[in-house]
Parts: sequence; C-alpha cells; structure tokens
Amino acid sequence: MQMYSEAGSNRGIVTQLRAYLAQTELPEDGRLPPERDLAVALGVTRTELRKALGTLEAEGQIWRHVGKGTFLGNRPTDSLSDIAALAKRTNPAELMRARLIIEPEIARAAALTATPMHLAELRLCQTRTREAATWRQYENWDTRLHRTIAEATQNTPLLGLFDMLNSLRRAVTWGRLRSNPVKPEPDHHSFIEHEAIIAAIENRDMNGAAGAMRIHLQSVERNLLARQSNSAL
Amino acid sequence: MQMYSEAGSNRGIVTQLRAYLAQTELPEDGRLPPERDLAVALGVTRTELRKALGTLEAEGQIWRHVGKGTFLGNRPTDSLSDIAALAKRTNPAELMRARLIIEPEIARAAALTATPMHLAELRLCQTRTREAATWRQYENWDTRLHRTIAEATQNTPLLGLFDMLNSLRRAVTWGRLRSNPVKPEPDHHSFIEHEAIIAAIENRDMNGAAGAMRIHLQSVERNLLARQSNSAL
DNA sequence: AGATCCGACCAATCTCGAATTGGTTGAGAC
DNA sequence: GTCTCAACCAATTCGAGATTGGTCGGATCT
Repeated sequence: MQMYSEAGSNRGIVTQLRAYLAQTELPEDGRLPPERDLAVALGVTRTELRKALGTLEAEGQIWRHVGKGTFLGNRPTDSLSDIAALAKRTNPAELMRARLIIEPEIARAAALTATPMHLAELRLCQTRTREAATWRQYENWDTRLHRTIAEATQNTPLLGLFDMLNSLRRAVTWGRLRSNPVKPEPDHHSFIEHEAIIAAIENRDMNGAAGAMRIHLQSVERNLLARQSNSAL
Repeated sequence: MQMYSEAGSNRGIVTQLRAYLAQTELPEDGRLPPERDLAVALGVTRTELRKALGTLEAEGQIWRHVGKGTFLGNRPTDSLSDIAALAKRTNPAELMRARLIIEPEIARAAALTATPMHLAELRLCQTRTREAATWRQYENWDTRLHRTIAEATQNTPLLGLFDMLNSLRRAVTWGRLRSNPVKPEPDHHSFIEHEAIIAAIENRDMNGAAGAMRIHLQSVERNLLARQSNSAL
C-alpha cells in the first residue's frame, strides 16, 4: 500500500514524460526505450521515472512486462489462442459444449456456400470412413470430413476457429487411448449422422445441416461420457 | 518426375522399417530418430532409407519437415491459429461474416449462463461507453463489453475463440485510422443495440440475445462498408 | 550404361547460454 | 524519514552453433 504525494516533483516528471512520448518517434510496436536508458535521456533517476511510468500505467496509457519492455497503448489480450495454455484450463465436457455451439453454425454456413468440389470431397470422406480398417484410419477421415465442412464455408477466419477447436480437442484428449482396438462397426452411429449432414449440405438445407450436426455432436458427447464412466474397468 | 521401380530391395526395406516402427518405443510426440542414425540402426544406406520413408510418407503413415524431423501419424493442421498469417489471407468483410456466425451464438449461450457479476459488468461497460470522451475510450469499453459477454458463457474454449476473432479484427483493421476524431454521438446506433443485447441476457432470453447481437453486428457491418466507400474523400 | 552409394552442402529449425528488461530490496546519503 | 544508487531477481529475447530433412555431383558397383 503506497501513498502518492502527487504534489511533489512526480507531477512534473509525468508531464515531461508525456512531452517525450508526444514528440518522439516510436518504433512500430509502440515500444519505448528501456527504463535505464530513458532515465538518462530525461535526466532523471530511474526511481523517479518508474514512479511516473507507474502513473501512466495506472491511467492505461502504457503497459509493461518484465523481459519485454514498456509499450504505448493497451495491453494485447493475454489469452490469445495459446492452445497448450488453454487446454490446461478446460476439460472435454466444456470443449464439447463449445463445439455444440460453434460447429452447427459452421455446417449451416457450409450448406450455403459449398461447391461441387467440396461435396465430392465430403462423399469421398464418407466412403473412406466406412472402409476404414482401423480406428486410426477412421479418425483421420472423420477429422478430414469435418474440416472439409469448415472449408466449404469459404471463410478463412471461420476455418481458423475450427482448426483451433480441433487443436484443442487433440490437446485435451491427449494421452487417452482408445479402449476398443478393433475397427468401427458398420452400424456405427456416425455413419448415419454423417450421411444426414452431407445430405443436408447437398440440398442447401441450412437448418437441416445445423440440426444434423448438432445431433451428431450430441451423439459423440454421449459416447464420450459413456466411455469415461467405463474407464474404471 | 521419378519412376519407382517398386520391385527392387525397396519393398524389403519398407517392411523392415514397418517392423522397426511397430516394435520400437517412440517418444511422446511420435518423432523417430534422424535419418542418419536410423540408417545406421537398420543397417541400410540413407538413400535406401529415404526411399522407404518416401513410400511411407506417400501412404500418409508419416510426415517430415526440414529441421524438425520425421514423425509418425498425420501432419498437424498447418493453419493452427497463427493470427498474423491468418490476417494476411482474409479481409474485413470475410471477418465480419465470421463474427456474424459466431458471436450471436456466444450471446445466446451467455444468456443462459451469465451470473449477476457478469450482468453488473455489462451494465458498467454500457455506462462507460456512453460517458466516453474519445473514440479510443469508447472502443476500449466496447471491446470489454463484448468480451464480458464471451466470459459470461463460462466456457474457456469459447472465450478462446472469441479472443482469436478479436485479435484477428485488430490485425486486419491494423493501420486504419478512425476518420472521425470527435467522440461518439449520444444517439450512436451501438448504444441502443447494446442495450437490447444486455436486456435480453438479463431476461435469460437466448433467442433475443442472439438476435440482438446479430442486429448489432449487421449495423456495425453497414457502418464499416459506408466508411470504406467514404475513404476516397 | 545404369543404378547406387557417399560425401558435402543448403536452408529451416532447434537448443541453450548470454544479454536485456521490468520489478524488488537494502545500504547509504541528504 | 526520504531519496538515490547499486545489486540482484525472474521473465523474456537474442544469437551463435548444432540438428535435420532435402539435394546435388562425382565415385563405385553391377
């Protein structure tokens, strides 16, 4: 707990610092010189300078970080898509909720913008998942199917969001082994559900695509929960 | 263009390599030894080994990258949320489409899960945007308002997606100056629209929140397009 | 001849220690 | 007491050297 005198030379140094910032050409990233150099340049003590910088920081004019430096403007959002950091603070259930919110809307958009090329790719993926000899192969084609839907939106940011969700999924699920070593059953629920999604996209049925995707993800969610509760075996 | 003989010793080395991969304990990340070491370990030439690795890569069993190494499994998706790279391949219009797809759904989820704390924060942001003396301040509180809505979903992955969209927005819009130096008008369209969003969330009206957010973003979009077409002035 | 082996080189990437930077503490000057 | 100064701390960045997959040309073997 520190009382500011606010009447001493502090005020003067703050204005001096403001003047410096106003007249000095800063580099691209808005970084200003290190405290040690800046103190010499302004002819003040580092202690004094730091007090002034503290004032400016409290005002939100600048932000500082150890090892990085002092910067002009607003601190960039910290949690910017660091997959690993994000994965530690979440869990499969929460991730599933996010997927249930996002992916149906992606499917809806895809129904509007998918090209014949995308439709052909979807059909290929569907065939390959049915033919898959191992779970590994199945998951590869399943992943590709879902990503093709995201590509079909022809929207780069949306595709980026989808990839982020996917990376998260891998990071969160990471280390878990699939309990069932055999290949997927021919009547695996995903086949029918995938078919519904693809059909809706082919028919330009936006609501249908979103609904089918939601049903599919809910089915996957149920499967996930069941597998978790069985893991005690 | 290279013709594979496919009948020579190549086949044998591929199987030898498969056996090695099957029986060897690989590190966590699925990385296998450098080609030079592996060639010695298997008692074959690097040229031969590389031919076999090429076959496995064509089959999708492994993937390689200069400086990194050779890895088992599928190559991780390249476009994994690299904001800067993503920003170069998109544009404000496309980004706006993505926001129109995602953010209403976030608002919908927020209406279900927002706590009194979140509601208070939203009210604070709304007040501050009205009081803002400069566009800079206005944008700070506007950004915080939208982020609070994302926080209100209490879903970490969803918040991560929102932050990614936000980072993208800053990166894409980067360098553009606001043409109007004065503070926002008291009847700025955002005030009413924000009010509608917050009210819907307070009333737990999920459809209302999603709709209000959609209307708001469409309004922002119109404003953006108008400003772009005026930029010739 | 033709394929193969071998060494060398290249560019992308990783590694890891040294330098830089904001934050903190304690002794000493005023 | 208050301020100054130097030293130290931990987070971060920087940079030279080592690694690694990819490529080329001459030597070697069949």
